[in-house]
Amino acid sequence: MTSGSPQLSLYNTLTRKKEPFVPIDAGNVRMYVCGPTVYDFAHIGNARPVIVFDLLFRLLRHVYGAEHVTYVRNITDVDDKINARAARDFPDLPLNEAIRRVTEKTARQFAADVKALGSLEPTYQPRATDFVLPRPDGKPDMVTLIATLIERGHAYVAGGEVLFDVTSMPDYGALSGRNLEDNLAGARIAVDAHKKNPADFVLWKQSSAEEPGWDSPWGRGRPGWHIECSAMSAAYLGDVFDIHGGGLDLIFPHHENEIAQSRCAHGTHEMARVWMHNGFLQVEGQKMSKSLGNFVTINDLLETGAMGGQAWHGDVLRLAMLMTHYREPIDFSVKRLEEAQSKLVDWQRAARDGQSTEDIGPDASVVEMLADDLNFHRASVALDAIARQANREDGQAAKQALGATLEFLGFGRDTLLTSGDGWEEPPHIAAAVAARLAALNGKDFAEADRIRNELAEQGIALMDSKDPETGERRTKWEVKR
RNA sequence: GGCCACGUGGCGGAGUGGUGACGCAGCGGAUUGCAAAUCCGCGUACUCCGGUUCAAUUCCGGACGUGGCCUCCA
Repeated sequence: MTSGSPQLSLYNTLTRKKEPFVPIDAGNVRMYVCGPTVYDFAHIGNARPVIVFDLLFRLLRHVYGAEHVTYVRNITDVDDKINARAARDFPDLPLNEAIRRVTEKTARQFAADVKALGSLEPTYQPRATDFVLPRPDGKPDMVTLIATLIERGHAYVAGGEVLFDVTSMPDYGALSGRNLEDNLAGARIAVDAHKKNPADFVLWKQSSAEEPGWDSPWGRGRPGWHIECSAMSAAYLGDVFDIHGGGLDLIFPHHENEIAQSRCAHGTHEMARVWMHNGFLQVEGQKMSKSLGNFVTINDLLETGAMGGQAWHGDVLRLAMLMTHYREPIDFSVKRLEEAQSKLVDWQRAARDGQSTEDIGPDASVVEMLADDLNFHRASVALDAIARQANREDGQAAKQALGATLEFLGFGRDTLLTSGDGWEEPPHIAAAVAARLAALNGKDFAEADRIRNELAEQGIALMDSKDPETGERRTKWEVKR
């Protein structure tokens, strides 16, 4: 651990408590997060775990060193929804080709969306289809995992499927706080005749000739939903690792079943030490759904006026998401976006003209707040204090700290003040500003205002100030929001 | 029906057994050629009903409300 770094504490769904985080191996802290099923553009709800766990990834890298953290986020590219989408969108293509088109296009879009949201790439982003059959490199795969479960008496073949036998695991249901009796009592679980227990779930199912499939000891088929994460996490992180994350809705059945498969296959008493789940999101006070017409994709927000009549910078979406603690529900609204945008503009303004930031890490108080179960909101309070300091006359050090901290958090330093990263000031703006300064110094206010208005029409806002030392006039500009 | 979250001022949103964070918006002041930006200052709150306690927004119980899961939806 880097000297002076705070102790992390994280809320663990498994124990329903906030606990000090102690890595299994501080030289390789390992985290797995359930990634997208690539059948359609990711919606804003999908963005939440991406952003939340990216923040955690950054924090872990800061505390343990960037090279000592391994973050895996899978891509689910085998799924019946994908098959349906492929058949719909490419009816004239062979199914496999159509599926490939759908998954590649969607995965590409997801990568672009996630990047725009200021998220780092995970260390590994494995695809489920690469882990169905035994691999040349010997990494764990789904078929081998399933075979092991059968061998060990945790799974059985019935009705052409391979099913996990939940009664073979005494503490099945520990994560979600369910027991088998509760589940049995529920009348809504479909009772398939071939299941020994209604709660048994599919590890492998048969595919028809029209469906995608792989040849296995149990015939041509495809994996169940949960087994892919058991295989891919084991492949990159080992049988037991530190943190497993995802959305609240995945607790049951997905994560419960992952735990069952992994532990029973590996003979371990745990799969991951800490289980973290982000809360859900509503849009303008309502559940997001296609029928309500408030279904918003990340891409819609970034590129169209679907919400609030304007496109929003990815940094704004990121802040709007982080403004609320990750376990609390969020009402995603235009008002929230506006507030996030104005806050980000404030911070970026305050950080402007900070000198070189080499070797300056994030502000310690911000890190400390984040270390308390990712309390971003308290971190933002600390940022506000730094920004206030930066705006004072002797704020140079604070400007540097603020800029470095913004970058640490995944925000740009001036992305909202200019037109984005790597943006260069057009010469005509510099010329206009210089001409206006000349006019001002000659007390020709009419000309100065004319130039200011002209720039305003181009979407450039000016802000005048005076050098506190010399009294010399200065002018800053930024893109009007 | 079972399980699990949440309910704080106009809005966002932390936190705590006892001097009512913080931000946005609003108001007042400073500064400014005028603006903008910035700085300083100010207001309103803890869903309801019981209980524990010297003291509860904070602990316990209940009610009501909202949301989630139990249907391969983050």
